[in-house]
Amino acid sequence: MKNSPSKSKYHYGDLRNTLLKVASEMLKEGSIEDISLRKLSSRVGVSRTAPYHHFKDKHALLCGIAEAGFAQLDHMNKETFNNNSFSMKERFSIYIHQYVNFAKDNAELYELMFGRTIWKQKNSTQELKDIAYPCFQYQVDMINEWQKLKLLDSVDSDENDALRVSQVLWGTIHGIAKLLIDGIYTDVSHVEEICNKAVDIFLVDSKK
Amino acid sequence: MKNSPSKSKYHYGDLRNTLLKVASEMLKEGSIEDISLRKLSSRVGVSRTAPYHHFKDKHALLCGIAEAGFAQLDHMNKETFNNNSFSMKERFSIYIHQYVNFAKDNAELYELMFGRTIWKQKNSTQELKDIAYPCFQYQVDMINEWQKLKLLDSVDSDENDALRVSQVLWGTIHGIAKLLIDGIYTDVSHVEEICNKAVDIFLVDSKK
DNA sequence: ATTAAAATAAGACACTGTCAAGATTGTTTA
DNA sequence: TAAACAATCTTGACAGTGTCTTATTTTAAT
Repeated sequence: MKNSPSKSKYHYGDLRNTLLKVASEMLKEGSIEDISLRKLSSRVGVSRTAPYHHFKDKHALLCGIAEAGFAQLDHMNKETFNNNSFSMKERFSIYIHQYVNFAKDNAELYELMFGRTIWKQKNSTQELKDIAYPCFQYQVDMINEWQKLKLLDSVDSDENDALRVSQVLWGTIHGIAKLLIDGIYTDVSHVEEICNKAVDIFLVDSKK
Repeated sequence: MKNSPSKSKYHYGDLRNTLLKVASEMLKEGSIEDISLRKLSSRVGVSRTAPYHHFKDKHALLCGIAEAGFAQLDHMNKETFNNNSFSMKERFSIYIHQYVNFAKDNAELYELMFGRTIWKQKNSTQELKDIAYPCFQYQVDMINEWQKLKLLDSVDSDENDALRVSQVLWGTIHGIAKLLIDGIYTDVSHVEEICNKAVDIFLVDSKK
């Protein structure tokens, strides 16, 4: 029995990462609701309860998937903000377009990252928070910088006001993304134009 | 006999409306996911499969709940837009605040009305569309009027541009609402300030 | 009064997440 | 090396879920 060519199959190997990888694949194929631990386990070739040795429950596994998404989004934002090939104004525009397009191209992942499934319950994994909160904060920091450069509206010596602007801006891009993803804006073909309009509205010096 | 108040209990009476009413109550107590046809039926005092004679499936019942929400939201918007006690500028501000507060105060209902549960699948009831689409359209119409009055940004003789502005604006209030509802903005206490900032950003003549 | 239709119920099926108890393997310790 | 332990995996079981099918009861129409 020990002579099986590759080591015995009882102990899988790196099951935790395999689960995350395959679950991410399933997320790209279908919707969040289609992911069941049983289908996932069967696809990986392991029993239904095996995942419970690596994740507390299904919720924890979903948090694990979202973690990778936040890492990707955070990296993307930082690349853009620090790209000296473009002016700050251009970087702002790119940031907006990139954010919405990330959501559009990874609809189910975005839904998972920012949806109620994860955040509504208090159960959000600490590991997830440790990745997500700095990602949120970096966006606030970027906006603060753009405000200091007078690209975005701001009331000097009013930190609260700066915070409000970033909250509204985040609301805007999140809202556009959500309306697209959830199928309320049925026409996806005008995303770029919508983003351009958003950029116009928020940029200060673009006003006549 | 037809109108006898308490008839035999086999035929319930107006089960359809009772189901909708009780389901709405459950929605106020807990979250969408907590609503199961079996719990609902048991609470109404009817068998698990009885609802299937009044709704095609669970999805159709949820659409029924959302219908009432859209009627309420639409009514609210019209009241505001036609209220001569306030200037058009004030009405715009009230509209924004009211929209976000409606979402905040009826979180689960709003989630149902604008969430993927209903819209993502193609199954949206025709009855729901017949109520929701005009509600969407009325908001676009309001925004068009505000643009004509030069309260909101607009490029004359460019209908597309008008549409873009209303898309961005809807994205903004929807996004703010969603971030609040889904528990990402954990601090609900600054809703009014956030809304005020949004109003400032979109109103044309509030800019220095 | 008979018949047709509508409304309700009960049974059954295939799913789901997850807990408990055993089986197998890898690692540490004595 | 042998024994003990811990980690990992499997099987069985349970309570949920939505919904299909079939039978029962009531109302409406003829």
